[in-house]
Amino acid sequence: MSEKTTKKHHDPVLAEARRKQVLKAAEDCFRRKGYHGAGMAEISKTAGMSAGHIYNYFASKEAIIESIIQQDMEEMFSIFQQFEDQSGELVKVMIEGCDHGVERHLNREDGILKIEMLAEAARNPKVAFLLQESDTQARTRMRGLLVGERSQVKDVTDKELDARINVMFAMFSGLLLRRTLYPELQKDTILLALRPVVKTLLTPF
Amino acid sequence: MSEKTTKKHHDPVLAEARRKQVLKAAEDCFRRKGYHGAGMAEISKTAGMSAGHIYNYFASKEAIIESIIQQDMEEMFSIFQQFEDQSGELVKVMIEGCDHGVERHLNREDGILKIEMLAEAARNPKVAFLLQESDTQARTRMRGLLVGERSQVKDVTDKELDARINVMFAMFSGLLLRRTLYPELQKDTILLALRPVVKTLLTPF
Amino acid sequence: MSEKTTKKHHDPVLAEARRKQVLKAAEDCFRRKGYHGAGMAEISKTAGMSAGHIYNYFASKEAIIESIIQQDMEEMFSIFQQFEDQSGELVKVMIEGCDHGVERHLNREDGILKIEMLAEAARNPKVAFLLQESDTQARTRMRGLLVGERSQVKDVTDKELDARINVMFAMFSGLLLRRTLYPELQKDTILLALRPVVKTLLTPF
Amino acid sequence: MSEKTTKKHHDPVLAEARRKQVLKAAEDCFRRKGYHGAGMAEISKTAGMSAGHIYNYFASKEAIIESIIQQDMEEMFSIFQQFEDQSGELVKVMIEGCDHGVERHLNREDGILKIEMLAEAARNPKVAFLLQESDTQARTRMRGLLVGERSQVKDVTDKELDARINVMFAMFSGLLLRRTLYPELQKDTILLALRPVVKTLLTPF
DNA sequence: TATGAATGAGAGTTCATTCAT
DNA sequence: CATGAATGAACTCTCATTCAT
Repeated sequence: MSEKTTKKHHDPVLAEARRKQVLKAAEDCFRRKGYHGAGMAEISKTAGMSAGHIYNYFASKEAIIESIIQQDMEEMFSIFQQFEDQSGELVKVMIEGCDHGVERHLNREDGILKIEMLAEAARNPKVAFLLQESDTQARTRMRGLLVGERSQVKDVTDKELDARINVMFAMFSGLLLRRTLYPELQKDTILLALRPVVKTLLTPF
Repeated sequence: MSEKTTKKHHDPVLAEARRKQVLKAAEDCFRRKGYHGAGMAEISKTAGMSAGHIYNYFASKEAIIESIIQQDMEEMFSIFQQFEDQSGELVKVMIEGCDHGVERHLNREDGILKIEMLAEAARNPKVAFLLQESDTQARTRMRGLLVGERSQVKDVTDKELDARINVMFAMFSGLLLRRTLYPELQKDTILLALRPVVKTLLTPF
Repeated sequence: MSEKTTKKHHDPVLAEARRKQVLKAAEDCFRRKGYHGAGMAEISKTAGMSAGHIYNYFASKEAIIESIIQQDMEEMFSIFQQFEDQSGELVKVMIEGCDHGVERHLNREDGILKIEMLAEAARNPKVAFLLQESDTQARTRMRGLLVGERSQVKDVTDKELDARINVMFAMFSGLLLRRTLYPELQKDTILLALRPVVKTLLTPF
Repeated sequence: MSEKTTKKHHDPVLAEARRKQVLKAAEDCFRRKGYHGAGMAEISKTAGMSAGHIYNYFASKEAIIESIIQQDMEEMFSIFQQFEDQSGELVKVMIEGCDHGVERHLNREDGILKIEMLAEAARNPKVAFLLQESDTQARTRMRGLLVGERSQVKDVTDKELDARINVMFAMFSGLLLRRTLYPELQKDTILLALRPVVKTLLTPF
């Protein structure tokens, strides 16, 4: 976790701002052109700084996408946090949460970015590791919710729990692909069938 | 629809055989290394012909993946055909079909190939068009099944039908990603929760 | 000795010719600009082929200088071979050989090339290894001559033998530097003092 | 002779101290990594000042190595001074001096630094000029010793004198290379053969 | 039909140097 | 005097594509 992460910067505030600048630009470019389609030249232009300068903040292009993945992970954590903080029966809370969930996952550009990460995982073991680690954490948090007091499925077997979690995750991440495959698809349409499915997954079969 | 698809070949039978050879080799390579990870040199070696010769059958590397997508579409059709040919209540038929469906979609290499196609769609409009066309056809076939005599949901509104189809497609295509994110995941685990969900999607809410 | 030495070439004769072409061009460029001063662009232009094509024959720029070193080694071997093949008292043979030896070592451009190799050895362990290996072989051959029947010092201790060899080698390789430091220096001038020294080194003290 | 050597500094004493600081740091770095291997960043860190600030004292990286060479020249002078100050027969004095001489010239890092300078001379005329000037001065001092009262060769021809000097210089500078080519070589081994050679060079043939 | 030698544009990256502060 | 953020040109190397044979 400390191989060559950062060189010391005199002004950490500026440094952090610049890192953000680069990450934002890279996200934009990767979304538009894909990881391989976007060159450092384009990223640097988008970020408003020279290509060489980016290397003062990131060791490589690879390090940039790794950073984006980690950022992604942190966003995901905050979403779970919200669920954990909310009171009330889990089924109810999550069905209400579907609205935000679908919105997030139907966003076409987020989908593209996620696909790029997954594609990169096929060749880059570190990217694969980060994505897997992120997924493991997400499953763990989800399991925490499902075995909590407020859950109706807190007594099912571990294997069934795993099944429920994986199907739910498959469904949501599958949504990321749908806008690419079917751009006209609307959020409220999806919700019509998605909510019953979520209910199925959160109550005993 | 035929801009530069084929040049005239002296022996059309041999030509078609060679095209197949290339497509198969390219599929293999893309699965193993991804679209950008696999070079023309590797593809040509796998196909057992020179790199230069491939350009007698395909205008570019892009044209190869476009062809693979079209081929993929045809495979998908044959799967729907099977469902359509089978008799019995749709719910039962499809729940039994889940087994094959999960197997197909959990395969890690198929997942990689599909992800590569989707990633390419972000920058190549023709790829996007082909994938969307393929998806549209798949949804049409699926709708045909759901409004047929054997279906329990043949009377729901068009919008709800669309919802059910999209959620089901999201779930299955989402499975393609799971092996990359969670390599230890087993088919029988998934089926535990997937079958109830499929049932939910094929019966009135 | 076989990591990535050569890819298979259809026409080994052409391939060897191209390799020679590149080596010759690289030698020229390194001599004129030094290893770091000469870019692949310049080398390729000098060789009369594209930069990219060079990589069909050499894995890297490093591999090129390594090849030059090995070539150098082989030249050196053939020189020792000449001494070994010649009959007569060793002192006499070698003092006569001084003429060629000085000529070879006073050549300014050869000196520059050798200096570049030595400079590179300071940062590149493989280069260092090759040069050391070459030197070891040279010392071994030299020792072979010095302990032969025709030698007047065949009975000195190993350590003294080593001393004699190293001083002789130091002197000759030192000549490589002199033309850079003193361009007007002439061969016949050097020989005036060099021959007595060689005689000293080949006869008992 | 002062084209861009120094800009005006407010405090010339401090300025000179800073220059020394940089030269010392650069020498260290060049010794360890070579001229091209050591970056301005590393030099500035070693010198304990910012990279930018170095440019207040030196016009370029080249200017630094030029300065180091000049400094080197001065060291060399002081060594000749020692010989000139010493009394006694020259042969005896110098043979005793061999000990120090070999020590100095067998040092691997000194060798690297000198090689870097020579390599740089191939592309930088100013460096070449400085080194040649330095060598000319050294030969002049040496000639002074050889034609002095204490010398046994004070009556030989100018040409022979030149020969003797050049062979001696070749031999010693050649020693600089030997540690790179044969790291195990020991000082006392070398001395075994070097002293007889020095004697040969300082006495009539 | 088939080859693979050859190209060349463009990739990611490094680093001496500049300059606003 | 001193900094280090920022630049940009040049570097080595890759690879889809072309073409003489």
